[in-house]
Amino acid sequence: MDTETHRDDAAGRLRAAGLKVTAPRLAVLDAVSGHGHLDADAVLARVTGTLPGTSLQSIYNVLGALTDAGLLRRIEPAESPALYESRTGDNHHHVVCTRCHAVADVDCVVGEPPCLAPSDSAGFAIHTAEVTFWGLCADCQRELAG
Amino acid sequence: MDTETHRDDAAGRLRAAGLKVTAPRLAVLDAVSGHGHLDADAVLARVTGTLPGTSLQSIYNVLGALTDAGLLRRIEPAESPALYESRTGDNHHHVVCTRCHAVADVDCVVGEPPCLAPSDSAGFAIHTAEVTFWGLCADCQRELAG
DNA sequence: GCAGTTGTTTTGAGTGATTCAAAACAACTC
DNA sequence: GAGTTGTTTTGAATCACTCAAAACAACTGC
Repeated sequence: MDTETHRDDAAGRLRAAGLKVTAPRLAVLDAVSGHGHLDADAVLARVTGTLPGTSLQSIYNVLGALTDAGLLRRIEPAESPALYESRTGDNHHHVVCTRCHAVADVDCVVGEPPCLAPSDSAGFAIHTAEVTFWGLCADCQRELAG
Repeated sequence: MDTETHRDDAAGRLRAAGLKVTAPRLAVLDAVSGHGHLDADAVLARVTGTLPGTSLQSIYNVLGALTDAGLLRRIEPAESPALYESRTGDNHHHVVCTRCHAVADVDCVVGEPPCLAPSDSAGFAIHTAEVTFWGLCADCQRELAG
């Protein structure tokens, strides 16, 4: 294993994106990776564990930079603050719980292509289709049935 | 034409929804109807024309009440304040311009039903699918083409 | 028509999420 | 190891919206 070249780790991906490698960035990347959908406060809470003294403003700066660089994806469901996830590149969709606002990924819609093709695009040159499903998460279903 | 019964006008619809008929409500209903997608400020601007002295707070109250009553629909595209439209009942979708945030209706997606059926719903009991298309509106395409 | 009740609007203040700006600081370059 | 440039921090400000209490106006029943 080469020490410098063969790493698709966090530092390498930051460099590849033309960003300087800093402790807050590594910490944010680590905090978001594999932890679903986090808002800025939740990211700060996780980052504070490994890097105490980090400011919320820095979290916003870092999240913005990483999102612009394509290393994170930002979603903004109605009624929720912005959420960040590490799964980028595939344009997957989301299910949001109408009761507790939990969010889960939806791999893709059954009929895949149709969702990228509105019947009438009103003169818009469309490049993305974003699908948000709304429903009750498993926990809330159970609590309401209970 | 019966003066009281045969009207599906604004006052009648308010009463049918169990709401009192007030000047601000009629003005808001009128302001939103047939004027696309307006945020609270834009509604206030229109209402102020016919009903000067109306407060922004009242606009929020009214928009909330009318939305709860199903007389208006609220959408919240990422990066925009909440927008209100008068077209309710059909669950139509929207195209948003990534440059100027203009919004247009999209009657329905080509493959209709697939969009309501995610391949894996992560245990959620889904009741709505919301589709937002992102692209460049006609005006912005023209301006960028120069 | 008029008083009473209840829902609505106004006024004023407050909050949460996010952004702006300037100064202190730390990565990378040479 | 010094310089340059991009980052982070600190502190304040903004935007969209909500909360609460008091003033007010619609509908009800008489």
